[in-house]
Amino acid sequence: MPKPTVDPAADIPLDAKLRPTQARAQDTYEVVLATAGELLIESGFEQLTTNAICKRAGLTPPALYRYFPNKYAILKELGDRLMRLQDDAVFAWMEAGGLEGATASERVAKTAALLTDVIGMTRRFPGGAAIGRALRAVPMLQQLRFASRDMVAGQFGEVLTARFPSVSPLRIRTATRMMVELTYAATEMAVEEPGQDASALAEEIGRLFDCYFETFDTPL
Amino acid sequence: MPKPTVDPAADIPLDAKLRPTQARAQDTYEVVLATAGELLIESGFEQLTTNAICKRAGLTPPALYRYFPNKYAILKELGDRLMRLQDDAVFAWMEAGGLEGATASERVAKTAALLTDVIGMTRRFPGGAAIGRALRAVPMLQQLRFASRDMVAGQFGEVLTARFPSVSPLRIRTATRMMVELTYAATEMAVEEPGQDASALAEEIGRLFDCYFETFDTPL
DNA sequence: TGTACATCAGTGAACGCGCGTTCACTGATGTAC
DNA sequence: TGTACATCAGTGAACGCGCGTTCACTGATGTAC
Repeated sequence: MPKPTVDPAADIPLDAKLRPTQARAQDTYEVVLATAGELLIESGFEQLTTNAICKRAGLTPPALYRYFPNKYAILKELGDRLMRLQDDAVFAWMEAGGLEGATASERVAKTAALLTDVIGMTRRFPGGAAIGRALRAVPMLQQLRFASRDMVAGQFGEVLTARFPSVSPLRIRTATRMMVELTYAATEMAVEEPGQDASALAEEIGRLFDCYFETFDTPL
Repeated sequence: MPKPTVDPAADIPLDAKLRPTQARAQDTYEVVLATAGELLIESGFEQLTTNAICKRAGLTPPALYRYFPNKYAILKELGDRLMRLQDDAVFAWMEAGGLEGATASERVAKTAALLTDVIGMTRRFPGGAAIGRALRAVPMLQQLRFASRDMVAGQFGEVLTARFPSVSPLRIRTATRMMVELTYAATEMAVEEPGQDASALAEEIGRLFDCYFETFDTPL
């Protein structure tokens, strides 16, 4: 019988210890994050160590520890930034009436544009692919991912509830989370294989969204 | 400018060194895997170490190293087994005419049953959730995941090509991989949140599949 | 059927390395009068 | 406007720990005659 799952690191603080006040300190803070991104690109998050970051960045470890209590705090800050970027794109899409559109192809194009946008910004974000993986793999960071997903899904849910008032809240909830996870999955698929053309994928996702939400009009 | 992504561990062997021949050795091999699964449940794959496995399993390290060249080989074997299980379920579904069905609700139910099945077997597989995460996060194991995905997608593609001969190979390819990734994502979502009822999710995925493949009939 | 030998399986004990992290300190910047 | 002091920022050097892994060995199992 397996023991109950416990998070052995539940009490590890992730937030920055000190906010940098002076300009020099701000630079240090940023160079730590930028260097971590570089190292993530080169060798993935398992190889990411505080010592390696310091060496590459030309810092000594206590400088890093002045701002970050541990290496997860660095990943968390990177993850926060990446997800805020993605979330903002989704919110903008929703505000611009993401699901509205006279014709199917218009709606599909809008959704495809959103996904292309998200894929592009994730690709450009240094270490984006590895950060995405770390957000899934590290239990401590998973909460971050879930929080972002549930927030986006919640907003999305409000839009859907307004548009399809007869659909049950459970279905709305399941559907929105699924859509967000699907968006993550598609983004990761595109980002993990950089040679891949993202637009064909984005177009298919657009079709998928569109036909799926049509089923909301005709309750089974 | 980022250096080209290199896999720093490209030459690390992952296959078992020696296949156990005697019964006692077979037991050792299995107990290593079972213990690794236990530890994955308890503390995730970052905390998984060869020493911890040995201690828990009542073995000494050289006994483990007799069969596994490193800890990734253990994860690989676990991943292989989990994915073979999942793949077989999908193949069985395809052979039973997964997409066929007289009515929409019949088709939806079939797909939902597949997903429920896959979710159930992943939940029952010791450490299944953590193995899934590791397969995403560790570059070395990602290849395994991609190989499985592309194989399933390939098979699925043959079914679709036979059924929708007018659809372009690129679209088939994009669509099948997307569907497989979506299945992974849905499975992981269900497995990560054990309190969750999987059936509502499975049903929505069923609807999603069904309405999506209907668009193949009416090329845009 | 018993013995001698070869092979398989596992042990005890330790190794070097690099990890995350910290201590005591120096230098840089900001501020009050 | 200059000086004295407080605070902020970063350094040099090292720590203990546990990781993956290996060496030299003993014990268990299988096999040939």
